Amino acid sequence: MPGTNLDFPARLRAAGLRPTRQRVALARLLFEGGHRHVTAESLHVEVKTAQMPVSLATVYNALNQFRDAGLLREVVVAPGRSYFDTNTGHHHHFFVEPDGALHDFPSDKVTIAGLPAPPKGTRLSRVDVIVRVRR
Amino acid sequence: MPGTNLDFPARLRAAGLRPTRQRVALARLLFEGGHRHVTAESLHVEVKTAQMPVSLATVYNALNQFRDAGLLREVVVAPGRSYFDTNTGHHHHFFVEPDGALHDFPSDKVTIAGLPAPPKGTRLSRVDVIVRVRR
DNA sequence: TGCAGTCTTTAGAATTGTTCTAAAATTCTT
DNA sequence: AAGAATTTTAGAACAATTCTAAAGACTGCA
Ligand SMILES: [Mn+2]
Ligand SMILES: [Mn+2]
Ligand SMILES: [Zn+2]
Ligand SMILES: [Zn+2]
Repeated sequence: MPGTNLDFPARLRAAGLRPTRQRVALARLLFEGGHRHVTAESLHVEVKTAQMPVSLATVYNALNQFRDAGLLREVVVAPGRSYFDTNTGHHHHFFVEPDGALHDFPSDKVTIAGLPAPPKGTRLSRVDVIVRVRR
Repeated sequence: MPGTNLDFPARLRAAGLRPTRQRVALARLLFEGGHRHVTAESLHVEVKTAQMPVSLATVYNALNQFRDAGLLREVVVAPGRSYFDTNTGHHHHFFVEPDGALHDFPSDKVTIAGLPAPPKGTRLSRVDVIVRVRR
């Protein structure tokens, strides 16, 4: 992660969030390695395993706040479960159907041509491409 | 709907489903007009309004069975709610963010080039393009 | 047409993922 | 360190969906 700020308290402050013990622990898990796709439940298990117990409500709060602050993006691929993505740049996803695994792929090689104009009175917000694959 | 079979009992039988009173009523609502996007809840309200009460559990059962039989396809656009689509042909969607409205657009004018190969050991299943727009 | 066998429907309970509540704990400012 | 504001937390509440098991409906075959 070249150019990534590893001073998590500072990054949280910059995002308008108090660098609490819990938020710093979660930010470390989320942002100090490569890009990740997590669910609230998977991150909660992880933070417990790392001997840093954080309540499930706090995990949900933090994920929603991080998303609202632009630190994460939410990816909707399966009904009834939200994935949060530490990669906030332009990219798309492979979704492996039975397991629920998500893989990034860069959007810069992908060209989408011929998209119709947005319905009247609306502005484009984002184009999501989900390539569903099965084993 | 040219070429569409309006004999719902026959269509259900062809799909391997007994043409019960409830399934026929739901199929009529779903398939006798143009293409539609429904949720279990919205279809349940509709069938109640049409004076043919069907339990919510049956609406869920029927939507899942119709999907498994290829009569419907499930579209995942928002966390925590499933949309079912009577258009099972190749097409993509506009999703209007605050209201949750879905609009089809044909995929034949849209070209997606440069998609990477599926991850090792997987086969392509479907490519979903969701164009998110806001007012 | 009558039955038996199988499948379906249903109400309500259960489950799952997520949000809310309000009291206790922490963080920030001075 | 004190006071004010924010955050955390356990548990309750909620929303969408699935499950349970008993009652009802459909079908094939007499
Ligand atoms: Mn959310
Ligand atoms: Mn389902
Ligand atoms: Zn991603
Ligand atoms: Zn559609």
